[in-house]
Amino acid sequence: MINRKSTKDESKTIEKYALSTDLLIFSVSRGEAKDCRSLSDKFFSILLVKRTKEPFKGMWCLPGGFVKNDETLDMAADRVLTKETNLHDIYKEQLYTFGDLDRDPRTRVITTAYMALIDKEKLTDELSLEASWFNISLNEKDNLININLDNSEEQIHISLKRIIEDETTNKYKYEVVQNNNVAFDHANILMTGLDRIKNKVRDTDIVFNLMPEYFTLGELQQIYEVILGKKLLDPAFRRIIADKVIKTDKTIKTGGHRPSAMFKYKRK
Amino acid sequence: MINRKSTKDESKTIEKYALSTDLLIFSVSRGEAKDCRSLSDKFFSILLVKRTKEPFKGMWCLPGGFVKNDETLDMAADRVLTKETNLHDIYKEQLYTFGDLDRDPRTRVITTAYMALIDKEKLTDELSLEASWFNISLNEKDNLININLDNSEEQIHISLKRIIEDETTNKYKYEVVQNNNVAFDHANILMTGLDRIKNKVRDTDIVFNLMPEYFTLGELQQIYEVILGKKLLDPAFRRIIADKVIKTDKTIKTGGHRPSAMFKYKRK
DNA sequence: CTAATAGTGTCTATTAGACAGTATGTT
DNA sequence: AACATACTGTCTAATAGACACTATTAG
Repeated sequence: MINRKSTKDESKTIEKYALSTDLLIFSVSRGEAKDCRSLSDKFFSILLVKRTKEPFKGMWCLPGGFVKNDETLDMAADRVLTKETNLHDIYKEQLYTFGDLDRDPRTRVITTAYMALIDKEKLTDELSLEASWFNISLNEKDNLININLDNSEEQIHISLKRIIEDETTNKYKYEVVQNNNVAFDHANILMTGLDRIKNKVRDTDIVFNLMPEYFTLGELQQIYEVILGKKLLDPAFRRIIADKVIKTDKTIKTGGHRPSAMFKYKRK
Repeated sequence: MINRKSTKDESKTIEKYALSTDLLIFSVSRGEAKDCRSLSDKFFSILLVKRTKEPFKGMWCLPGGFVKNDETLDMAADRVLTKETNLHDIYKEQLYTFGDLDRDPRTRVITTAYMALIDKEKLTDELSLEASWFNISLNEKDNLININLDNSEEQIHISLKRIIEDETTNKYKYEVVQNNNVAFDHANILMTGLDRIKNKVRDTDIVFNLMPEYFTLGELQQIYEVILGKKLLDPAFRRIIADKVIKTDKTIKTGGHRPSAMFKYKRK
């Protein structure tokens, strides 16, 4: 017999901790078109905030905030999301809770990270002064992940090693190899989110949260490609999404080529 | 311009909260064989603990405990897991963090739930007095979920309504319709875990954490069937798991039929 | 004409589902 | 022989990958 005590030992005084929520706010940025005939490049992008105080002053971090005592975690995440974007009814999901001992050098802070996806065209208000969109480019080779973040003024480079935690499932953790400009453990949180969305893109309709109401299949395919990090074949792509979209009457002429039909997301 | 303030307002005093971890410890129980020729029925089962104190005194809950100030969340989960099972190196994964305002009637407690899978045959020590394995039977029709938990002395019945939170992904929440014997929001946590494992069974090797070192394909198939809640066709099942297992020399005679080969999990 | 993207047809390879059948033990 | 499970062969249906082709616009 191993232990006869009650599972939760409620006799001792209970330690209390600061709780925060940090948000991975993802979107898609349109780059420059090479010439008038080309489609613009697309980038998967994330909203980061420049820290104005120590610790990590001047470095970039995820938008976040402490959980208030009249708020659920979801409500706290929504508050931060609305504060940063001034948008409501945005897709978000809880990502993971990070509770390492020294993730904040001041005091112990446990953070529940959320991931949100927005259509950047819905943004009407300017960003706050310290916030900025960074284009993400990601490549991985032999479990070494390189992330480049670019907001056209600054370039951040992060290297992470993917460490397999369990062989039966695809459970990883990440070891930061190089990171000079992302505060706290937020590089780790970012990578957790990038893996999550990559998996969800394959077997859910999550990408449509990044799309405007009307879009072309070419644009949609670009988003899939930029998140999955590989080219897709047109016929295969169109087969797969055929029953997820509705063709509309609208067409769009984007350059020196056949105009394309605009589609809408077909909700179930 | 929406808000120029720093994202984390660090000037105010920060609220602090009690943090706990609750564990879904899953395993497989062997039921009675109908006759000497049949294989024993298998049940997917979970370890619950009877509460000895108010609130919810006498009701069943998940094993859990408060996070200590020198522990990460993972460490706290491991501590609870070892306390309940006396086992080490058990598969576990973080499930979700529940932070509703009134989930504990005493004071606000945020809990990070973990899910662990064990091979019950590895258990050598007796359970603690208040702990007991409950066989799970689950059925769902028209988004109404019925869960029956049975430890051969008590039967617990839970009904939950599955509420679709988002159409693009398969994101649900659950509304408890009926629950007379599971404490706190643990019925909700249980259902979150059941959905998680069902999804993981399809596209990972997670089930092997429930298996002993040597097993027959019939037994393995039973586990898949009991978790997925449906019968599988033999040839299709064997095709899918063919490259996940290694055939060994061992065979086993379990009754009035052809003896079956024993297999091992083939790690990648 | 060319360049660029839009969009389709079709062949093939792979995978999933279904069912029938054989194998080998106990009672 | 009857039964229960172990295990295999094979047909078919559905899906994924690959490539070739046509369509339509601007310049």
